[in-house]
Amino acid sequence: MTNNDLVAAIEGQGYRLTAPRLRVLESIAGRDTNFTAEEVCADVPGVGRATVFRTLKLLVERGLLCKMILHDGSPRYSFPLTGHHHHLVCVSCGAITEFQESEIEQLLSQLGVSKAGTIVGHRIEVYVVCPTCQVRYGGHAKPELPISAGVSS
Amino acid sequence: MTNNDLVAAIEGQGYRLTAPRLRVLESIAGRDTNFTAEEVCADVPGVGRATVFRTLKLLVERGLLCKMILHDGSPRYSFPLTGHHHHLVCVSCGAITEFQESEIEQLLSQLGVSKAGTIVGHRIEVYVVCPTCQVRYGGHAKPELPISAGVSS
DNA sequence: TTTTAAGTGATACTAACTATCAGTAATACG
DNA sequence: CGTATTACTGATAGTTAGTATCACTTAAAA
Ligand SMILES: [Zn+2]
Ligand SMILES: [Zn+2]
Ligand SMILES: [Zn+2]
Ligand SMILES: [Zn+2]
Repeated sequence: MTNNDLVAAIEGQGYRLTAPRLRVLESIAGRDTNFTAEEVCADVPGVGRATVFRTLKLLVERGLLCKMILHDGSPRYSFPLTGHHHHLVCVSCGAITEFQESEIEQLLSQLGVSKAGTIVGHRIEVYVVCPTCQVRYGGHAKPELPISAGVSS
Repeated sequence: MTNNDLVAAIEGQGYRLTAPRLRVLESIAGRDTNFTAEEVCADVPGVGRATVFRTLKLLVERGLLCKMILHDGSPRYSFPLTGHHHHLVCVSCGAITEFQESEIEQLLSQLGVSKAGTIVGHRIEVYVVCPTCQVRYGGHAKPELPISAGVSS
């Protein structure tokens, strides 16, 4: 995601392109790995924490930034490459791959219809040990990986 | 989930059924709505916060308790009714319905095979407005429901 | 140019934990 | 049975990822 893309998405949408916001956009533009809000904060000294969080939230709401949840529950931000998608996240190094599965989307969309109500959203994260990390650990996932109920394989 | 079920799952597994643990188990046994760790803490005065969290974590790891993530990212605990499953969570009242979709599980399990690595787990939450809340809001979901990228409908 | 609305940053606060650690309780061993 | 070992506990402090408040500043609109 380039700085221009980000700027364009903010401008002319009723949002103001202020100096602090621009600092945040410049900090994150072009990042190709996931990052935390704290990392952004550290990278824009002088810009308030609240503004960093507000800006990230704005981008997530506008669909310009993804917020995903790692296996241990901690959040990470990354730029989307495609439209509606979900993430394969490496539990070891945090590397992200996007995936799109229209069949899954189909199946999910049918779930709520009868009994459960009206679907307003969903969250899917798939946790993996990426090829790089598999090599690093001699072809095995680390044995102590916590796989708990509801987040099971 | 009855107290006996919980006690049985702790006993004889190398874990000790201590008085503080029993207090926690008694507090949560029989609950039929989701709850927070703080609610449990408040219900077992004298038992340390750490012990409450440790006990909940133990139960989650042992598969006796589900930990799900609400639409806003906050965690809730609830008892599982079935085996491997996921949740339909009402964004308005928090009511939970479980679902099992072997087709989705199938599709997910095939995702990692080629490029992404080895799947070690997944997380799926579906956010709904439940029938009760739909009635309460005159047949509409509240318009201000936040539906963000990656958690989209 | 006022007026209004949006945005800012400092500060404080919250939720949901985790780490540390001295002390206690349960179990195992001889 | 006593002692050793290990599990567990609660107090305290610290962490992460934020949100709430609010006086102040900017930017846009009238
Ligand atoms: Zn990796
Ligand atoms: Zn989807
Ligand atoms: Zn509801
Ligand atoms: Zn599943």
